[in-house]
Amino acid sequence: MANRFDTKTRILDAAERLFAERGFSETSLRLITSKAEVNLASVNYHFGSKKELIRAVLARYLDVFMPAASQAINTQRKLEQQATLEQIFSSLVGPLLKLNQLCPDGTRTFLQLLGRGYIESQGHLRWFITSHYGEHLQTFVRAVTESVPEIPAADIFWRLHFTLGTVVFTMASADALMEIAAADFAEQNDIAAVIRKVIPYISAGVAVSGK
Amino acid sequence: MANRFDTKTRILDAAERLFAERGFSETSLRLITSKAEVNLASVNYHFGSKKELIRAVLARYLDVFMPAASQAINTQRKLEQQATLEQIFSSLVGPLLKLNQLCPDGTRTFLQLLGRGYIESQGHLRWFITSHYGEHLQTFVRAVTESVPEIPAADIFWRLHFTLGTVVFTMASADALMEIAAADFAEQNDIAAVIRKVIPYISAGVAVSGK
DNA sequence: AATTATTTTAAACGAGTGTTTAAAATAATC
DNA sequence: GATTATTTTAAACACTCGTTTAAAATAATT
Repeated sequence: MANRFDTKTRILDAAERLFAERGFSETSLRLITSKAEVNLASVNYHFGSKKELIRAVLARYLDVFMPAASQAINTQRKLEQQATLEQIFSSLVGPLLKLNQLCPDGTRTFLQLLGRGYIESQGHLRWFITSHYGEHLQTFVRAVTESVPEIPAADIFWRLHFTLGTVVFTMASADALMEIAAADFAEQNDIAAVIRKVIPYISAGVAVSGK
Repeated sequence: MANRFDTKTRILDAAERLFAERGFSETSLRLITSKAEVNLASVNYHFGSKKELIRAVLARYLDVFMPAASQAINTQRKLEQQATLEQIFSSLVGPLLKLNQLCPDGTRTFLQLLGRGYIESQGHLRWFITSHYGEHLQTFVRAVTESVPEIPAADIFWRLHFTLGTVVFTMASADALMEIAAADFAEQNDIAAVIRKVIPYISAGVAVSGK
């Protein structure tokens, strides 16, 4: 079971690539199964429905990323008595890039899926994540709060959601942006480069002192 | 013509609300025409196709916002020899809030449409905007560039797109966020208040010196 | 080897999509 | 007021969608 070439895995692999590229509702089961070279009905046989397939695709990444992320943050906290925001955000880079071992281009795929999910599911994904990975999320929020103790909790709430928007939107359109950057500025970026670009931006935004 | 109650306007009004709430591909012409209380075929009669209806919905806002925005920036530039980033972003608040006169909740609707369009249209909207409102965009980008001359053009490109993500994502989930803020922090916000919160965040992010 | 359980398959189902058509209704023009 | 032009309408078209079905093929168990 869980063979790299069995039907279930072939479906997940094809689905995650297409979902990330085109979005969930724009990707038909017929397209997925034709790319995966499996029968159309096998999706409903193995996953029950398209909605459950979407969840399975997301869970395969979240189950790896979320524990790794909170563990990285805790490790960071033990190294530095008082980690900076940039250090906290940077500690997520490792777990993110490790997803490339899960699938080729796993990091980009995961972040794009996250972006698409947040935008398409109108809060449904937010509920799924907080209810399934709430403890890991709290680890992160607590680390941020401690690193900028002068910022009121309400402002941190708002700014972390601004940050979520930044990351999610950027990743959903990362392909297009990298293409434009290559054409207009002769920049050759990959997803790791985009992540490095976004960290100073979000760190400065969350930490800014102005009201 | 252009009556508030004629078929064409009723279609646009219903469409923009549904597009902003649910996205373009998730909104059927049948849903639009039933909410607008017009016949299904009238969309194709007046607009030709769904794709052209989407463009018309966006254009109705862009035609108002874009000139107002670039004019506000030019006015700002004459007041201050060297405007700060925060001043530049703030000068967009007026034109944004003025959209509420166009339609109830016009500001949020516009920003949500913009976000949906950028993500769903695979770069099609970006082309549409730059080709139709390129001069106004350049006014804005030039003002930003001049206010942070030490930032390379490529970094400005990336950070302005981060900013776009921050704003459209925040506006898309503004209702839910304001509700949470009210419950958890006893904050009573409206859209204008959220915009005031986001300006220091994006200003700090765009201006940050760290590589 | 025979029987049972699991998986795969082709075909169809019913519902929903954007679009087109041609006739009916309304408005504008002479 | 008769004749155009414009707009509205109901119906159908051709297509795609997720899902279901029941038979065929494969695997596992006894």
